[in-house]
Amino acid sequence: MTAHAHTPLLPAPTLDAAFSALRQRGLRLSAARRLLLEALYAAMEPVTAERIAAGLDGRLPRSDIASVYRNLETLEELGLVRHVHLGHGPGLYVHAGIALHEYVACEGCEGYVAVHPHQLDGARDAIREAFGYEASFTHFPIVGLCPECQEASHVRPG
Amino acid sequence: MTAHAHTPLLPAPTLDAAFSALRQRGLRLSAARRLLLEALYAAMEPVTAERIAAGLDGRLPRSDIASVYRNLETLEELGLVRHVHLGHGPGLYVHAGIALHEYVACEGCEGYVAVHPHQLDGARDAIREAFGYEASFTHFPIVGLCPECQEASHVRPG
DNA sequence: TTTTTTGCAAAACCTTTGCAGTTGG
DNA sequence: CCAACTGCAAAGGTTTTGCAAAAAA
Repeated sequence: MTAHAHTPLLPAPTLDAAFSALRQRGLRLSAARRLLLEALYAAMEPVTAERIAAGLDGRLPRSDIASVYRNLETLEELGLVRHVHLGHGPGLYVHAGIALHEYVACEGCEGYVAVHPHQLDGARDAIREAFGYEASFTHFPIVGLCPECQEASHVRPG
Repeated sequence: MTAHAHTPLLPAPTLDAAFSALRQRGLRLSAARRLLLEALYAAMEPVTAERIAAGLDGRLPRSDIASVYRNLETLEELGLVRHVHLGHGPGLYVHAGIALHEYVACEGCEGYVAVHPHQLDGARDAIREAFGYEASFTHFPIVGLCPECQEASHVRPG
């Protein structure tokens, strides 16, 4: 890990803003870092470190998984990247640009939905009122069964 | 893993019921299994496989971690045991006796609350109405900040 | 040139699997 | 006795760490 303070910056909505954020901290804009950020900013969905290291289907030169994890950690400390755990598998990484998402994941299939936080405010309110907890579904999702998997479990009841 | 069908039985509220459930399946009530079940039924809280293998603070003879995981898996297939993932650490195991719990975990401290499912029905309703997902917090909890950690983050805002 | 970053190797952590020997019914 | 269970060792999957070589500023 790089030894830096980790006050998160404001979300950097554009790649250039992300690049400046790096430089402001005295961090270097290496090729690997630039490509990683470009790929994450272009990505439609959360991706594993493994897939990034493998080159994101040819969009990046492949690099070492340890470097990828180190870069993701550094970028996460800067507030440029987040990760989410959608079940038992490896963590999934997303850029922390303009739209913060929360997640609702299905335990039956590998499906999930990424939603705008206010769509979960009803659930959040219910939890706050019942327990005083302030729930957040950005890092660990709400887990349940999607409509399709509910159907499937009706056919063959569990 | 032992090669058995895994239709879960009804929850076994007592140790003896759990023991019978084992025998009905042609599984053996080995010393390790009996002690594991006794300890889980007596335990106040979810425990790691590691702690079980280490003897649950002297209440069990210590045994091999692989056997513990195999037994927990077997017992889980029978519906006698469950496990929950309260954060990044190892899974935590509980007996599946009379009271099914759901969990609300804090990301700030290691705290959590175990609650009766109907206490989360408000949140569940909100989620069902918004997304059609049927949420369950028995295996993966609701994650957020407990009241104390909210206070702490106000003092030193993040 | 100086400090950061990279790749490689190894380890750490949690969990599963293979196998030979032991135990329960 | 025979099938199930155990311990040990090893491996699998994910993530972290140490270190010397390479690259950025």
